[in-house]
Amino acid sequence: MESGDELRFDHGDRTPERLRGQLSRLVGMTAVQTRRAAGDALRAVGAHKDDFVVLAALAEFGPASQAALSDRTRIYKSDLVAVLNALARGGWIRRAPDPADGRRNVITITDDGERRLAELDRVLDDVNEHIMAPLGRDERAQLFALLRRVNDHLAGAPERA
Amino acid sequence: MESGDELRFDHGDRTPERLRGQLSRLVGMTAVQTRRAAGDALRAVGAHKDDFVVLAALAEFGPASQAALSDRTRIYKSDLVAVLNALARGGWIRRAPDPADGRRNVITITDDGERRLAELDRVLDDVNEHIMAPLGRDERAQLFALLRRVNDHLAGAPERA
DNA sequence: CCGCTTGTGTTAGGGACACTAACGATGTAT
DNA sequence: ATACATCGTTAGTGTCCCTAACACAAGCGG
Repeated sequence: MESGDELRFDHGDRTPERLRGQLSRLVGMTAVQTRRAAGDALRAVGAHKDDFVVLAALAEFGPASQAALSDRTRIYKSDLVAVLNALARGGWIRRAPDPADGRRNVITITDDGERRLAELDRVLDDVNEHIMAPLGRDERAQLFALLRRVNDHLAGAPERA
Repeated sequence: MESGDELRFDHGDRTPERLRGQLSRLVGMTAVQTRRAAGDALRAVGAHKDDFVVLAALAEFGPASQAALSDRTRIYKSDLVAVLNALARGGWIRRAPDPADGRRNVITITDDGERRLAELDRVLDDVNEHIMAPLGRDERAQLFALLRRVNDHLAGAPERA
């Protein structure tokens, strides 16, 4: 089955020394791997990464305008259009004009959408389990914490607790 | 200067709970951040990420064919062409046909190339320092180790020591 | 020597993702 | 009323990662 060996960070004596110090490279290659793992699993059930993100936001915060959704999911409002089209086609959301504001649409998750979300949640749980398989409970928490500190810092965090 | 706040993994109460458990999302967003940090710094000196990678491989392993370079840098041979063109234009490498094998080119780093590599190395050292600024010495090592284990695992590692 | 297969460099292109620009329609403020 | 801001939408940019096809050269089996 010889897999994505291309994305292995370290190939031992074949890997230039200087590259091993580049966190950017390591995290970049790992990102592609994890993205692919999640993407493949979701594609197997006919879903896309953003489907899960949008459904999760709707389930947790209730009906929302597309602008609000974009804000909560970091999906650009321009890209959101296609995602919502697909979700509506599947019957997982309803998109109706906001009677209170003619500019907005109100996006609502349907019962089928809740079920879909549960399904995708299961799929992604498996993916996460697979990704972090080699790590123990505390190590997973450590990895999350370390990455989040780097992420916060690069996002321009003024050292918030 | 309000920066790339879009790429912050956690926006507190505005972030759906389910998304916080997705390592794929966290590592993906952080990858974009670090890639951008490195890319910006390199662009400021007229360089590209792959320039550094290729020069490093040449400096550490000596002259090589493009196929060998592709193997060592995980840059696809198709993409390598443009990188080498740019490096040759800058006078940082020489590209000559291999007298022993009419199919191959022999890529050699020049003295200017060595200097260029040293420059890019300095630039990237600063970037890495900036990226990992919030982490202590041991934490940086931990982050590297954890990510490498995930990376190795996803690359299809058969539990190699 | 002659095909056959393999390796090499090159060109072209696809697909995913993050991101920007512009625009018509609609609200809001002055 | 006039100016400005917001919303959904369409279109397009740039960057990675990756595949396909091809001409050419090398090696190998007959």
